[in-house]
Amino acid sequence: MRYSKDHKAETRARIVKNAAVQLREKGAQGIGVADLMKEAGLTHGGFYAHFKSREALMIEALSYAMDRSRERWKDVVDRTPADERFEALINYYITPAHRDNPGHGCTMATLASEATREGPKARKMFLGQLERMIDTLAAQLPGPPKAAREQAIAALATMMGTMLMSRIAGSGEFSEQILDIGRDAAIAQAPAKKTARKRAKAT
Amino acid sequence: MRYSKDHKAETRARIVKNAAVQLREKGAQGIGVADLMKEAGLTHGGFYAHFKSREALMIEALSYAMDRSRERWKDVVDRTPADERFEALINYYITPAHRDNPGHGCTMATLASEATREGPKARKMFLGQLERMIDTLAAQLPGPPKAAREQAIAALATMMGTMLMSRIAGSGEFSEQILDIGRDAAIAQAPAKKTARKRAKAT
DNA sequence: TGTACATCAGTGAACGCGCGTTCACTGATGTAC
DNA sequence: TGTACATCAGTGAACGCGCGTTCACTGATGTAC
Repeated sequence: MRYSKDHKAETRARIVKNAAVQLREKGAQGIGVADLMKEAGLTHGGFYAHFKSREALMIEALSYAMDRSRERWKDVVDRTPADERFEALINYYITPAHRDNPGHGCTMATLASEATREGPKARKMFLGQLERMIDTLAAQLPGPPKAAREQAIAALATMMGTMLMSRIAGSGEFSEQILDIGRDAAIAQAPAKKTARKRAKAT
Repeated sequence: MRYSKDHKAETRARIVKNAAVQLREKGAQGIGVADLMKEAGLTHGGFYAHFKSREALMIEALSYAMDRSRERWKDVVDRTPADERFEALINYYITPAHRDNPGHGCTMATLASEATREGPKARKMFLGQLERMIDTLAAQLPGPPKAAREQAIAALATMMGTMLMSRIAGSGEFSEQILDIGRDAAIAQAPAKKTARKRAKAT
């Protein structure tokens, strides 16, 4: 080894990590190889010593981005009591900060529509990640797995649609309203609990 | 006039109409000026006799696409009894055909995330169209306008998120399941009616 | 410990290609007489 | 009615630019002795 044992691996990881932010921020086709390398403090020529093609980096970077997002979901889960986890994830997802910061936010909401136009590799990767998101969300819901999964799918659709709409709306009052409404609607996908359950018993 | 009175206007309309399909199908940046002109049976050189720039056509074509979509929503409304209109619009929106045919489908679901990265003109256009979609959907709901509007926003978010997710899922069983779940969840945004209302009275 | 050598991560010029845009030109059509 | 002319929608070559990719080279570092 010429350089420290994993010097090259570190550089590669840095490129991926930076690309994960930039690609979400500027779009899957919105930033070039040269600028992605500059973000990592390198020149463009070295790119192909690390990746087979721009597309290969794109898939790896977005995959990385979604893996990290799911890790953060698990952090939220870990610090939240079991019966509040589903709601906590939705509250973590639907925020003005998330809306304003796609570079560190949900890749699915930001790039899924573009992914449907990319090659089959990207498409499959997104599909796999979507299934994992559903599983993670469903795991926070009580009741039979099938019902939990259905509620998770409905909530996720509402969450992503809410993010999409709020981003179109920008950052004014209307956008905040969309977030508030979408949050409530997503949470309402879960079977009513606590107060609602108490009420049910009372009836 | 050299040619028939509105020959040029017809050509222009043809370019816009074809672009409206192609841009939704291939993405806002996914098709070039030369190919857009070829779709209209012309060569690329004449483009600038009709439009100031590619971006100008893009905005006009996507605006046109959304206007037409809203017209079709109104067709659905016109042929549906008042108390079934909200549900009818959702059933019209969430279908496998819509999922498989973005070129003739909802521009907001297909291109909104890209629109957030376009210039301020495109962004404002999308925002205006989003408000009109909300108004149209809200107008089909009973009850006070404010509540109707909130239900419309929640339903729209669910509808768009469902379309997004089902497109990632492709066209298999999983994708159909997403459509079915999303459809039910969107419809459930409206105040319960008929059977549900009867049950409420019975309680 | 010091020196010559080998390695290879990274550099930057260059290539080919596609795209948005420009522009001189064409030729079909309407108008003037 | 027929002919010369004017118009202008559309043509296609050309330009400039940016981008993905290639490649010969560099120079910092580790290894051999």
